[in-house]
Amino acid sequence: MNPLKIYNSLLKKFGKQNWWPVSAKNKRDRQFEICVGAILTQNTSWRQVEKAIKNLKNADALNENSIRNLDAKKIGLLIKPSGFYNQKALKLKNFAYFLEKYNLKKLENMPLNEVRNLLLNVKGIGNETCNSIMLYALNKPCFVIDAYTKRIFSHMIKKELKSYEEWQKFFENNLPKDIEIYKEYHALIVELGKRASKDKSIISQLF
DNA sequence: CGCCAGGGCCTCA
DNA sequence: TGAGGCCATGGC
Repeated sequence: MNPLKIYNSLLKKFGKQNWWPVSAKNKRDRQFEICVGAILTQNTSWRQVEKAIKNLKNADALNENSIRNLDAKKIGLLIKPSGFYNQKALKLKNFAYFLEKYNLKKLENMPLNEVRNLLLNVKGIGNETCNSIMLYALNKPCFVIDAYTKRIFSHMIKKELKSYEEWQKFFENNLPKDIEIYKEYHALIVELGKRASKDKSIISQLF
């Protein structure tokens, strides 16, 4: 089982995915939008997240200050399409308050493990959301593991990987330490997972 | 109609 | 530490 080989065949089959999709223009706004998207997409399809983000934008609320100042009820209403909206409204506020202390520029310049510990201490940010923010918003070499990854790879990896970190390290130890590959690979796995739910044979075609 | 999405928290062993 | 319940909308 060679992860890089699989990456190349996925890339060839599906083409570049160019994650993370964002609409904001300047860098900090784009980073913030990625973080918001990472929280909103928890166990939710991206289509629904796009609606929620559009609502936030139309309400001029897709920024740290608005998230901090609006009450959770109001935010919940805006992000309703993304599901779990009461919880996610609180998560967004937790994160926005966290950024008051450690802003995106500061986080970007901190060592990877330090940022990871800080993010994981924010209530509402777990392993996957944390890694997505690290990789796609802060540009740090941190491989994202999601449910698709475990589902697709669990039966063809020899040793049994249990914890999130074991999964993450398996990929990081068997791939070149290349941020672009990390970004593209996770996106390709998600694409594979989506297609596999419609057509099971697509996985066996690849390996 | 039931299943499931680009998870995470809390509780209880 | 790990399994199970809970959060909730919308596509198919």
